[in-house]
Parts: sequence; structure tokens; C-alpha cells
Amino acid sequence: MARRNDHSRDEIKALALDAAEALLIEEGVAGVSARKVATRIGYTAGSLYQVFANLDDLYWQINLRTLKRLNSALLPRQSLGAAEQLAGLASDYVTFAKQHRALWSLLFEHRSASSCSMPEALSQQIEQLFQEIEVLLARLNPRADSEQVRCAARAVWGGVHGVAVLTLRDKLFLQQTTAEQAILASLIENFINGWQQESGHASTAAY
Amino acid sequence: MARRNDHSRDEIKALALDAAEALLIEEGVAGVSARKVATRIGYTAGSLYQVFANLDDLYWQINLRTLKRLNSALLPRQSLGAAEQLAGLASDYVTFAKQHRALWSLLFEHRSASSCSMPEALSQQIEQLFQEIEVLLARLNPRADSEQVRCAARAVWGGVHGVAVLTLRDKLFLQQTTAEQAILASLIENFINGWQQESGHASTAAY
DNA sequence: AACCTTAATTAAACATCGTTTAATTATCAA
DNA sequence: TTGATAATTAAACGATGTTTAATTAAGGTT
Repeated sequence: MARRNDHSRDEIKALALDAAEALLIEEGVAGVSARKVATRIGYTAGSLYQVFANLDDLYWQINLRTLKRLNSALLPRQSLGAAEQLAGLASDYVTFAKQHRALWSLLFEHRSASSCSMPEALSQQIEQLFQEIEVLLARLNPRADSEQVRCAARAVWGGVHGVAVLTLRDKLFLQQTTAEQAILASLIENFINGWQQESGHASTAAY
Repeated sequence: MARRNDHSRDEIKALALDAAEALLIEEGVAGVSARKVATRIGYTAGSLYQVFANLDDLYWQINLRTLKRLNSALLPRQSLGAAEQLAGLASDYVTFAKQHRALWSLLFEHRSASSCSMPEALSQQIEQLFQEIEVLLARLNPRADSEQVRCAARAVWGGVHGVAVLTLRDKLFLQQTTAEQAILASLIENFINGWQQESGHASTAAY
């Protein structure tokens, strides 16, 4: 058969992404194959290549979707103080990771073979997140210079990310299921306490 | 041909692991295939299955090696104070990750399809690392109870791990190459400062 | 209506993959 | 010398990502 015109290009793209996400959730990343995705939407593997450059392209587009959802899962909480906002963001982040394990894993743990560099759209979304953190940290310690704030934002967010990673991999060896929230609280609280009393001296110790 | 007896079982195992590691470093995880590994050591793909249950088994054994190397890359520094020891360990950890990108990525980012649970030997090594951290943190804040220490150890080490992950993925958007050391320093220093002044009250805030 | 161009869709092919199987053959014990 | 054992291989199987040529429907032009 040929030229069915059942769906527009964009429709097929959306259908394929939906099917791939479902497959990803059901069977994990290993379960996502061109043939399976295509079959689910009533097409053939070859058709996908009219809409995606390759499977990595499809993965990146799923990641873009995931990152958008993640951004909208990070609630504002503007009524609270900066410390509570930061803790809330961290909690939201890890909660999202737990709720969308498969999508989150693809976003952060999938090695793409072909185009090793991240698409521009993805980078921008991440950088935007960093800037939110920087604003909060600057408010918590107005004495810190911009370079310190940059460092601290990456430190604390790397930390939150690390807790999320290890939680999803069960590499924290926790008893309770909800314990990662206590760990997050420890991370944020202690970091902020230290950050608020940080003096202006640049701390570049070498080990 | 058959029954060459050129090498013992253990020798073949070691040869295969060496070849697989080299392949991993040269071409990334996608470049490691049963046929390629076998060819490199002068055998055939089928022979590997006499020594490994499957490729995931081979991956786990590489990971076990990597973890041992990582452990011996974490230098003691017993002459220094607890804070400096912790910072040193963190620095060693990220340095190791950068120096052994491919091996490190396999250890922490490879999703194994078949046996999803981690082998016992791996878990033990990780738990041992956590306990070192706990000792140092307990020394830094003797007022903290054991549950707080457990949380803090996982928080700070999750944090270090997260910085390592994001560094290797270039998702921290850093200018300088050495900047991740500054970030690590910020993480450790601020966390420890907060941790040392932490009072005994349990902090279980919900967001 | 008839024709032609265009573009979507498919089936088939290709190389590769992990893994299993049967066949081969070297080694060792009797 | 024979026979059992075990290592090794070649070949097969199903599945993968991707490309290719062939098909055929749709849309515009006469």
C-alpha cells in the first residue's frame, strides 16, 4: 500500500511518540523498537524514518516532552520563603523521577550513539532550571558573589539529582520507601544552613 | 577446531574482561559485542557463553572490577581532619569518574535487562563506602543520632554522585574544565558547615 | 476524464546483534 | 588403543536499526 494520508506528518509524529512512551513504560527502554512502535500506530518501521532521523531522534523528542512535563511539575510556591521553595523544588524533582521512572531514566541515563550532543531545546530548559535555583540561593545569601551562586546552584542541584538517581537505582539501601524525602531534607537543610553563614572568602582548596 | 586448551577457564574470563574493557573505552558501550570481544581474544562468540551466563553477566563483572578500582582510588588521608577527608574522598570520586568515563558510565548508567537486581558483591562494596562516610560525619557532629547520620551520609554522597553524573554528561554548563572541583568544594563545605551546627531536633518537614 | 507528477507507504534486503544448537575434535583416563 | 569428556566452532534463529526499490494513492493540470 502507499499514500494512505490517514494522518499528517505531525500526527504520525505525535502518535509514534505516544506509542513509544507507552512501550517505554511497559517494557523499559529495551522494549522500544522501531517495528514495535510502528506496529502500535498501524504503520511500518520504515515510515518512522520519514518523521524521525533515527531512533535516537525519537528518544530526544521523548526527552523534550519529559523535560517539559518535569518543568510543569516543579510548582512555584511563591508564598513561601526561599529555603522552603528550594526544598519544595527538590521534593518535586525526586517525586517526578519516582512517578515517571522510565521517562526519567531515558532523559538522564540513555547514552545516545549518533548525535552525542544534546539538542539546543533541551539545554535551554535545563539552564532555565539552574537560574531559578540561582535566584533562590542569591536571596538566601546576598553576600555571595555571582560565581559563588553559580557554584552553589550546581552543587545543590547536582546533589538533588544524585539522590534521585540513587533512589531510582535502589543504591541508597533504604528501609522505608519514603526515606528519600528525609535524605533530601537533610541535603537541602544542611546545605542551606552552611550557605547562609558562608563568608565572602573564595574557597578554592585543593586536595 | 575444538578443545585447544590454550587457556584455562579463568584465563579466558580475564582475557575477555580485558578485551571488553578496552572495547568499552575505545568505542563506548555500544561497541561491546560478544563477537567483537571474542575475536579480540582469538575465540568465537559462543565460547564466551562457557564462561559468562550472558553479556549482562560480563557487564556485572566489569562493574565489579571497576568498583574495586574505585575503592582503591579513594585515598585514606587519615592525617587530615574529617572535613578534609570527606572533601578528599569526594574529589577522588569525581576524578575517578572523569578518568574512567566509560567504565564509570557502565557501572552507574547501564540498565541490565536480564538480572535487574545487583549482585551481592557489588552491594557490599557500596555499603562499605557509605559506612566510611558515616564515620566521618559522626565525627563531625557527635550530637547527631545514628538515623541522622545515615540520612546525612546518603545525602552528601548522593550529592557527590550527582555532581559526577552531571559533570560527565556536560549538563552543568561549566566554562572551565576544572570547575567541577569548585562545585564539589561548595557542596561539601556548605553541607558540612550546616551539618556541624545542626541541632538534635528531627527535621521532617513536608512540602 | 485522463494524465502525470509527487510523495507516502511498504516489503524486502542488509548487516549486525545475543543466544542456542549440533557437530567437531582435542585432551585425558582407563 | 579405546572411549568418555569437555572445549570450541560454525551455523542457525529471531530480532534489531536502517536503507532501498517498488508500489500506489492523492492532487494538480490539461
